[in-house]
Amino acid sequence: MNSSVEKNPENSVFTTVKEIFTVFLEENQYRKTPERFAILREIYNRNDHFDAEALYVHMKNQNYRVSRATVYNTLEILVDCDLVKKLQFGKNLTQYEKSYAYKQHDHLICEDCNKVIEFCDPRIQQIKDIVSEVFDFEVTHHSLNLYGNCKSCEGKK
Amino acid sequence: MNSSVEKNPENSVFTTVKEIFTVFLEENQYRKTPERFAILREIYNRNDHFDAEALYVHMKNQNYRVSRATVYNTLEILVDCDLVKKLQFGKNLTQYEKSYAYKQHDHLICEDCNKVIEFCDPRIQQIKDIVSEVFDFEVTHHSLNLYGNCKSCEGKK
DNA sequence: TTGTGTGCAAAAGCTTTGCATGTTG
DNA sequence: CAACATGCAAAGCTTTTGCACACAA
Repeated sequence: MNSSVEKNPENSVFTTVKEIFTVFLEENQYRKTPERFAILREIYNRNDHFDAEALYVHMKNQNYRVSRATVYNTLEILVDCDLVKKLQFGKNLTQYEKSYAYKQHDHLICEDCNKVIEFCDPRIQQIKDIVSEVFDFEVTHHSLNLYGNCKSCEGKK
Repeated sequence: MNSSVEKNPENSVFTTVKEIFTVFLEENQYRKTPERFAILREIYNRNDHFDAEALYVHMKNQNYRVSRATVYNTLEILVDCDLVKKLQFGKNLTQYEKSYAYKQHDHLICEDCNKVIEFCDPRIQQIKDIVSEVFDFEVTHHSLNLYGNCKSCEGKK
């Protein structure tokens, strides 16, 4: 048994994710470039949501040599292999979050203070099942956002 | 009883919608301009989804004198008064649909052929209720999109 | 070595803004 | 007639593309 796995669960997750990504790149005959793995690492060091520009700036600040083009390109690949989820909260800005080992959840968004709360409800799975059946559809993923006001924020924007 | 209402239900809906819009404009001290009503009429003549540019072009083709700025401005007001719903299907393009007298529904999107199917499921209301309660949130609206493949489209893009 | 991936900068696409003019209240 | 809405065009922001060079296979 590898004890480092137990002592450093965060790194363990990243190791697994890196393997998944490697296999995906190989299967699809994409090249395994250092930039792609650097971006993956950055994403898995983060929590919550980010947009492409924030990721780019954050990497620049750490003196990685990457371009926006590579960030966008890599995000798309990561979405394709389900290591990253693409989110749209009604603003004209695409946000992302890591998705491996991050439990299935949906989002509750306060339109006054922009706070985002994650929640789970098993009924969403039931909806997916019944809709798949009724419309002869294969549902691969979904996006459920609830919008409103958290009563605690006092309407501050 | 007004017989024109019975003979022309479409116009009847538009009349109601126009009244709702008028009241909303008055309450918020917006001006009642012909452009705003022309845009509302155009939207309620359409079915399904459209984006701001398509609406603008369609109005130009009918020789309405409107600008993109006015289209965007009016769409925002209409969203605020719940006569129009704003949709985001994961592409970087905001879409809209009329929402008055258009039953509550969510969307099932085929990622191969881009077909969009509307569906209803009462469990979404249960989810909203329980989430509101648990997080002390007032949920005003939601967006549920299911993505996948309709088995009939044979993967044509 | 060969062709894909990259960085950079320019371009593209959607949306917003500034300004002068027009129109509502 | 005063303030707000409009048209037009320019600017703004996010995302994509073109091109020459770098580098993984």
